[in-house]
Amino acid sequence: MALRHAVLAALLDGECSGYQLAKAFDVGVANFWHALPQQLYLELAKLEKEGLVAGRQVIQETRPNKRLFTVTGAGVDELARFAASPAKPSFIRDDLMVKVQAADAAGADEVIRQLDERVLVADAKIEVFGKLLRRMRGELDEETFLREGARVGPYLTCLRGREFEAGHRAWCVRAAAVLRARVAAGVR
Amino acid sequence: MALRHAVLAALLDGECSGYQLAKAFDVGVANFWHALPQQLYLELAKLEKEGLVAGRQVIQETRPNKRLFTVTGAGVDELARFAASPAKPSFIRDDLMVKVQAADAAGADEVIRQLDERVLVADAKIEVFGKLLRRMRGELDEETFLREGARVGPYLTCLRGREFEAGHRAWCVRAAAVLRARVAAGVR
DNA sequence: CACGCCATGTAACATGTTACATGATTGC
DNA sequence: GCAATCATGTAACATGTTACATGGCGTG
Repeated sequence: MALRHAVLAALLDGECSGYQLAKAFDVGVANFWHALPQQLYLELAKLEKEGLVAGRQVIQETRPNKRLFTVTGAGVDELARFAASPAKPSFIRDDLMVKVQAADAAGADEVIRQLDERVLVADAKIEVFGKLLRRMRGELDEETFLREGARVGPYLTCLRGREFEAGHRAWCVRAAAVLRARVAAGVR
Repeated sequence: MALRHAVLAALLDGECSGYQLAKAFDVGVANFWHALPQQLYLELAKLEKEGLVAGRQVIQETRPNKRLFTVTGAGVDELARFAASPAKPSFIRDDLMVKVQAADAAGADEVIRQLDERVLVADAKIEVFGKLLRRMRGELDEETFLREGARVGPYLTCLRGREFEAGHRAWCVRAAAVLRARVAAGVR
């Protein structure tokens, strides 16, 4: 039972639909959680049945109707309970890192290509996070916003997301360079 | 089918038992994958049936017998196929980040405490990774090892693991400071 | 004498992923 | 005209987690 809390936390940002949530969770909600649309629709249905979120139908003319969800009082209580419970350790799960681990034995060329590609993905994400951060803090500079702004939670997680991508990017560049040098030197 | 590749990649480091593997995957195999012992025993059994790893029994006197596994030729081929296939995007899954995201609404005090705690965990991990790196490169300095050493894969992933922990540590410190300042100022 | 480490597994349950199902609108 | 976006769901399948089961040895 962990996705439920990620959903509740994401919904604190403001009323949104399953579809919009799915977008956020696809990017990774500032890179700290990931889920597919199907899972979210299911989880929202459960949360609604338990009274932790409330949905209201919005009829649209040019697009399909949608349902917007808000966290209820009971939902906030549940989040508070969760916040006070012991946290599970974080973990990364990264195909590309598995490939680097195996690169010596499993062929470096393809891995190098994928590392190069990953750098571009990281660049794109870093820009997205940068924009999100600017939008959240509005007119204020970062220090002021963190002192006085409303809801710093999403800002802090987004900061971490950006730093994670920057770190990952730097590592990809380095790993690719190392592997390339070894291929060139014929190290085996 | 992704754990299988993580297991194969980990086994390249040298023959080891399910129990030893479990230790590695508990720390996180240099923080890029995580799995419980039960899953590993199951996966090893499957891999053996498919001929991707070979196990040999080692009878011990003072301890329970164990089975040591090695990657077979077919296993290396499978890794090569995997390395050439498109990689899934990496993702973090972190309870603590969910809590920070919700901290504004769900009570900051407990979250601050857990951030402080997490800093200590990070310190411990950073030290472990540092020791692993030193052991892997032996006498050589890092540059030389990365140019000429055998098997740089594990070294590179371990580097990333250490940097990840360092980044996470820094973020925890910052997030805790921000939340503390707001609690002190009574921002709500 | 109790606790933790070594060592391996099975079974039941909870989660997460893939495939299927539908259908209008907007932009290229 | 074709693809992408908006929008929601169900069903089947694959993975991951928790609980159970066993048992000797070493250390405080």
